[in-house]
Amino acid sequence: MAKLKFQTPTGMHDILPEDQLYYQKVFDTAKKLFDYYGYSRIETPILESTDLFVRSVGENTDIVEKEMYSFKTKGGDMVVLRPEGTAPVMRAYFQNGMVSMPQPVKLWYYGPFFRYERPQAGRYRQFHQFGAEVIGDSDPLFDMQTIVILYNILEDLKIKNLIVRINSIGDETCRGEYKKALSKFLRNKKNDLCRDCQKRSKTNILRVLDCKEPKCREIISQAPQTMDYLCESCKNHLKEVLEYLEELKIPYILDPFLVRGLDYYTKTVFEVETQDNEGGRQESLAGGGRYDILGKAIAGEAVPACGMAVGVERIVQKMRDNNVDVSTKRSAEVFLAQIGPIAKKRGMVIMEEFRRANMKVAECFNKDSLKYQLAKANKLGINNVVIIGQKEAIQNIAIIRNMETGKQSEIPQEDIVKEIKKRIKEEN
RNA sequence: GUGGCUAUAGUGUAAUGGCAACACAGGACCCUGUGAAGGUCUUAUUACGGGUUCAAAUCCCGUUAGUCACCCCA
Repeated sequence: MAKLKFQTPTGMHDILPEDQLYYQKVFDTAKKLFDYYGYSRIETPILESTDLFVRSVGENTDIVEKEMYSFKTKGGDMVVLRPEGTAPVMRAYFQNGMVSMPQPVKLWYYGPFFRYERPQAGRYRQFHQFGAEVIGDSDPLFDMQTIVILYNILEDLKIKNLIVRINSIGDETCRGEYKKALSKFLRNKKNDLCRDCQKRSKTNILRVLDCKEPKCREIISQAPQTMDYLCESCKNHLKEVLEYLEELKIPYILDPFLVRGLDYYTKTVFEVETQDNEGGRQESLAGGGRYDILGKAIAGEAVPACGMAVGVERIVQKMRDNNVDVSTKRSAEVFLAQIGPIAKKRGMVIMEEFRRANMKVAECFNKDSLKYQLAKANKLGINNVVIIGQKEAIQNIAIIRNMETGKQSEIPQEDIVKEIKKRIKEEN
């Protein structure tokens, strides 16, 4: 390949016309389901104040520590390319006075997000997520509903072998108890933990549970479980969510070691993955949970809320693996061929007439050779071709050529749309 | 941040250290108002920089980029 001076930055990609089919399908499917469940779409800026994420996602999380595109504006403000969607939506909720709307407020979003990481399969620096947030209600019904919507969207997109991994990490009070217990448990085992976990046990102890190092895994398997430390209300909350899931026959596994990389979660946390037999690649396609303390971090006001987010690139990858049909292309019904400048002008006018009749037209106005234009029509598999040359333009007539039979007939220009419509109808 | 692998036309692929080849796509023409065919031509300093060698796409080193995995996540 010839050396190109410019290309996309690391981990970022052009979404080409053939890719758009997949992205469009994901968007449309999500929109359809969110509409059905009464969620309204919201768009927040790509840039947000750096502090919004530091305060909400958490200082000692990977996202904030090493994955944010953060910079200073000319005015001296610290801003970031948003790394996730929940905090901005919550910010918008407060900023736009949604507190005084009927609760809960159900919102969904779709857009690009940015994390500075080493790219790999299904993992990019600019990627797309769609997600939903239910703000202002603590009912476990909504924990369940976000999972159900998520599940339904993925199923509609023909993603197979879906499984929900779910856990509860407690609320402000009982999580504290648990952290203490875990800390106590790990205290005399510190030297056996990996280096990362030694650091984590100081800064963000829950994340030790998430470690994949075998020696850490072994220790963790003996560790106290969040489940045993849940307070009464958290326990009931989890129980209800699980009951709902069973009722709706959503396959799930209760994973006592599931914790998430963001600090704002409380109670329910979950991830959705597919269990594909080959390769063993098991990325989570989506994740979410309840975040009753996020409001306090953002606006000083506790508002119960929960939500979920889905990685579009990962979905698209799965759709490709599964050969999901995404062709929505509406092929042109008629080809407009012209020869000469006068005919070209007439062609433009006729194209508009077709558009008003809601018929799709293919053309090659940039080529003057009729030979080329017919070859193009042939390649596109279009049977009806309207030909207008110098002579026809002047006489106000047009030739209609049937590509299959090769038969041609002349008709007045004002009848073109009508005649083509008639022919297409006869063909079907 | 750590490690593995890769880099040849627009795309996909060939080439025991010895002439850079093929398919598709694109463009031009044979053929300036009529498509399925055929033919001719065209589209590459083998990512970049250095080294070994009579000779490098091929071996070695470096750079860059891509890719996969770890970490973490969507």
